[in-house]
Amino acid sequence: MTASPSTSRDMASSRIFETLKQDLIRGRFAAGEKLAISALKDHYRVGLSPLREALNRLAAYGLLEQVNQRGFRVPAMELEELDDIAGLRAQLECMALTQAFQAGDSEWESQVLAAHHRLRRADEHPEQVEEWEQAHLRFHRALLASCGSHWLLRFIKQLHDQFDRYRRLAPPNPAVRKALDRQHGELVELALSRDIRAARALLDDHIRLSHSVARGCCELPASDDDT
Amino acid sequence: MTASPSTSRDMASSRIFETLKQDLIRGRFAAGEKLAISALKDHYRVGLSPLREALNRLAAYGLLEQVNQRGFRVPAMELEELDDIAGLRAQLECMALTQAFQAGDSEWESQVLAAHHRLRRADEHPEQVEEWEQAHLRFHRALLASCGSHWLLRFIKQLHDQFDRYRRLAPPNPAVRKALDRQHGELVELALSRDIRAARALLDDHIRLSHSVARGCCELPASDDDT
DNA sequence: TTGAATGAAAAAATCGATTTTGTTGAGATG
DNA sequence: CATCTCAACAAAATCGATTTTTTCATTCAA
Repeated sequence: MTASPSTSRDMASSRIFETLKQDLIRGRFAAGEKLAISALKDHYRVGLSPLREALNRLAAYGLLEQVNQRGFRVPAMELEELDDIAGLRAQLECMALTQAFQAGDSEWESQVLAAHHRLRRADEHPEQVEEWEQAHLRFHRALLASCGSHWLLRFIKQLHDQFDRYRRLAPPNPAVRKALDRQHGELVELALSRDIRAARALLDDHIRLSHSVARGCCELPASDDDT
Repeated sequence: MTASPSTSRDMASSRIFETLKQDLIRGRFAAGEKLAISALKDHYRVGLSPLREALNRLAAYGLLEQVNQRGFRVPAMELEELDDIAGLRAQLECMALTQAFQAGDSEWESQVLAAHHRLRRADEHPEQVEEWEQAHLRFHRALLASCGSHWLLRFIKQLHDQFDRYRRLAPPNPAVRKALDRQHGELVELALSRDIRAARALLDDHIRLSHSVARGCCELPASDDDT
């Protein structure tokens, strides 16, 4: 929606990269599953070369694993790794939040407010899950955008994508969702008043809550089946 | 050397990935330079497909930039980005160091000592730069290895590679090198005595010193020439 | 009965050729 | 004289086919 309307159409390998990335995060493939390249080729209607380039990029990003001469597989999901991701995410995001509060100008405030507004709007249409997911990602990004560290934002994005892989396994929970949404609003207020200490505590809670929900769905982990 | 002798030879795309990665970190390409794919193909004696897969992985890793329909280019080097990389590196490594000290067992201590020994040995052969570079990377990795966070180590590695791109521009400076080497030894001692506070301060100094050296060579940045 | 050897079948990796897209410069146009 | 158009060219991206490697069912020997 904010994206420019017809900037320049991407090449096939970029399109298939984005599509596959979303499908991996949405959990359309089983954890540990081996990806049959020719099946992907048929399913997504792309050639081998763009597909393989996308798979290579996804492997470098950490959403796939590449085994020497035996193709690509979806990484296993382990409770231990979820804890790692969530813990690190909390630390890095709190770090970025502090810097964002210190460096944020009025333009940043505007973007945070705008992103929050879009998030609330997206909340009104529960059937459009992907719209909300995108708005949610963008809200968190807007909140930290002014931190001034390109690399920190990059890692946070990467961790968020990894985290979502786990979070998306959990069934929708209206009560939790409501609590998380209230926190979003409170984060906006704390951003405007530049209350770093309170905001850090709240963001940490926010991630901790998401973490515990995702954790509940990971308790009975799938076996290490292949194929 | 520690690597297994004949585990299983990698496929061409993995080999060209590692080779290109090293060449990028060593600064064999000019910052901002556009990579001519067919020239690379001839130079490294590989086919198009393995080469393109390697380029895609490097782009996802952040050592290359991919522009829509016009190939790959080496990222520009900017003082601002070096500051970002070094600052974040200091924060993340101090974070990992703390956790490593808390979780490290005697096996970790042994590995740190071993890595430090190899580093000192490599120091005796100033002509073999790459040996020392590898030993140096492994020492820092060993120091943080027991932190328990797979993702934190991953990001630190990535930042270290980025940092080295800048550091390698600087001409050798024996005095600085000596100071940095003394710090390595002190870090080992502090690791054995689990003095977290002193070690954090020292590691921060260590990175800050490297940073300022690299910074000196970045002052007069190259223009944005192409081709 | 077990376990190593074998050889088709399947899958991954790679290659060479084709298609698509971007770039450049000469000539036309205002 | 500046700008625009449009071939011809160069480079990137993609495709289809080939080569290499793994997998797995089967056979043969201990």
